Amino acid sequence: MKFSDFKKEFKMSMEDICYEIIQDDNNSIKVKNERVGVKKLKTIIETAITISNRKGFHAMSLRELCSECGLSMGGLYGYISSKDELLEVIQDQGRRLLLKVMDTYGNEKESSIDQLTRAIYTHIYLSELMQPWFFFSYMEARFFIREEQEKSIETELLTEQIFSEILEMGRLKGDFKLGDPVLTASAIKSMLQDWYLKRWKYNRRNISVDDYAKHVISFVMAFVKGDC
Amino acid sequence: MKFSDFKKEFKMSMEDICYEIIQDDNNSIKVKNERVGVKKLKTIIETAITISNRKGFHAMSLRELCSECGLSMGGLYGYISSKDELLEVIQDQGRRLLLKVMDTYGNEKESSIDQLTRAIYTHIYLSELMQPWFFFSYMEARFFIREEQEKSIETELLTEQIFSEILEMGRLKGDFKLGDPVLTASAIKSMLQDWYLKRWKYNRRNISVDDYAKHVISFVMAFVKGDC
DNA sequence: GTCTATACAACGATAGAC
DNA sequence: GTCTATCGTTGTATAGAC
Repeated sequence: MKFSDFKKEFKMSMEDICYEIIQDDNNSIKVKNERVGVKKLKTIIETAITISNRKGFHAMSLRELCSECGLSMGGLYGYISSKDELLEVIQDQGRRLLLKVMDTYGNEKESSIDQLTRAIYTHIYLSELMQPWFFFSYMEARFFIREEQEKSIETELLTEQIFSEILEMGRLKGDFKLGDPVLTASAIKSMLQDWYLKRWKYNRRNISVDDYAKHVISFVMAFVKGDC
Repeated sequence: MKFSDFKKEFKMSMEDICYEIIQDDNNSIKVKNERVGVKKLKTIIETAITISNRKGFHAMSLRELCSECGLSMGGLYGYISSKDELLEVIQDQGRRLLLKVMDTYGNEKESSIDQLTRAIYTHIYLSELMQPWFFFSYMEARFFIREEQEKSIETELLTEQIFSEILEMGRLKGDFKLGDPVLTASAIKSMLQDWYLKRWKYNRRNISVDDYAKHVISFVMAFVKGDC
């Protein structure tokens, strides 16, 4: 699996998701004209993530967001009913995209090693394409209201579970030798997260997404193939 | 090395550091009476870290900090001259403590494997004892002013360098088989960081600091001993 | 050294014109 | 659907009494 191939298959555009969100009646978006609404909502979400990742969601004022979006305060409130709802919309949009892609990738007929390799590649490639959202979601999670926080924890544990299931299955089939699948899945996850959390470090060192993926895989494989 | 032993040797109390800070003329602390000042400053720092870790440094109002410290706004400003300086004091205090302990632990006469093992234990044990500060420092770093941010990056890279030097030395001596020492050090660091960043997860699963340390070590050893 | 009272800026949110 | 103008609240910071 190459990143360039993955990128091509990653066709789910943000526009589609924004269209879904505008149609959805669970939020309080007043603007229903799709031609203008979808484009603006996309801008609002992307700009909000960019500013938040620089100075934090709480420190980002809505005035600043408006001026960077070319919108007035009143105009913004046609899309959201409060700053808290903006956060919900950001999370909702990212989660929808994430789950769609995760549904696509998965193949239970593969060998344990191939399954593990594919899962690692998929996660790293996905977090590369959605890096700003992954970063936002990780760093802002502790400020979420209870409901959003629980959704966030759920998503975190779901990802980890994918790995622990592959590891557990591999151990039962005798392909892997490892002690604790849950601790191992957790260790893998921490390495995957480093890729989207410490972007400055890897950029500075000119490490590509494929360099990183290969290293994580060789690291993990050494452990699951050995007998420790 | 056991955690209980480490804890006993970790005698450097926060009081000593607070005493140093109050004496230091680089900050603008007005209160110079040590009997009352040291105790209050310690409370301010600890409370500020606690609140910040819950809701973020920026979202913590000084009013809230004051009321939890049993201090008035005017009283607080005897210890700091601005909210930004409070952040500097928190960082300064943690870094002083960190560097003191890191100086103590280190033994160049050990074998490569023992050195690596000791470095991992030291880092995990240290982050266990200073968990609130480590968490604060990691999560708030992007909001720091330029100067503090550079200090923070420096400390991050210093820790990583300790590992990459041990790995490089081990490779030269033929003890370790690994490709890229820097990428490997980075992977190790991400696992170490998970311990103080995802405390809720490990608490929930009843994983002790020693369980975690042992698992990281077995993970790392499998990689450096193999030939990938 | 610590308090109360207050100044002043910036925030989120809304009303009403267009 | 978007604008300008404005409201009330909350934030950091300071002045002056004790």
